[in-house]
Amino acid sequence: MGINTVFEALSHPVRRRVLALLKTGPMSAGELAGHFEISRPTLSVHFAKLKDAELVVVERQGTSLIYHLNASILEAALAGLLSLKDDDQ
Amino acid sequence: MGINTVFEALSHPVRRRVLALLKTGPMSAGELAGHFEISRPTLSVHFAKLKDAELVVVERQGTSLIYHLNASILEAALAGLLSLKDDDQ
DNA sequence: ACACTAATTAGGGAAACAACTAATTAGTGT
DNA sequence: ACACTAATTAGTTGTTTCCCTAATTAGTGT
Repeated sequence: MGINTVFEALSHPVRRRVLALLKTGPMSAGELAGHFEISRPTLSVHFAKLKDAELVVVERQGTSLIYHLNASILEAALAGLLSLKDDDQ
Repeated sequence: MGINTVFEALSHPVRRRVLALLKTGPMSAGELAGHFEISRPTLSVHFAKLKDAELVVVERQGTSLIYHLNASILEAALAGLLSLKDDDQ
């Protein structure tokens, strides 16, 4: 959905922390929720933004939804940031 | 002012474009404004957010304000993003 | 002091964000 | 079909963002 959506998704600390948790491996929504104080519905909306930015991918496993980090989009953001520096050009 | 402020500043496309313009070298507010369609006051508020995040540094030169990219904060953001990947740990 | 240019701050309005509780959807098991 | 668990969507509220125009501050030159 574009790099704008990705940077927008990265702008909230809770969402960055979700990504940090997922870097150790896939995790269900409930398992993720255990690491936060905020309500599950609020978290669910954060998940939706990460999914919208394709920073995460979801897979259903029985009644649970398992979230996976999508490293390639994270790399796209990294590349975007890097291009703001004087490395190339 | 913290990494949150930095990511928040990076979340708007205009502000990222300002940084991209500054990577080639320092530029005055007016010179920067020449590259955008939006009003100068609006741009000025964008500049203030970049300054608040310390992504840019300002220096007065006569009646002009010259904006410089602050690469070290950009690198901090880069490091923050990198830490969301599985590189280390 | 006055005019001129450069840029910011102030004020206001529409839209988006983030949080909550309540209601709904999806899947499993009896 | 019913109950139970997992998670999301709907609806509401208060806050923040972003844009504009108008007014103000800062510096230079006459």
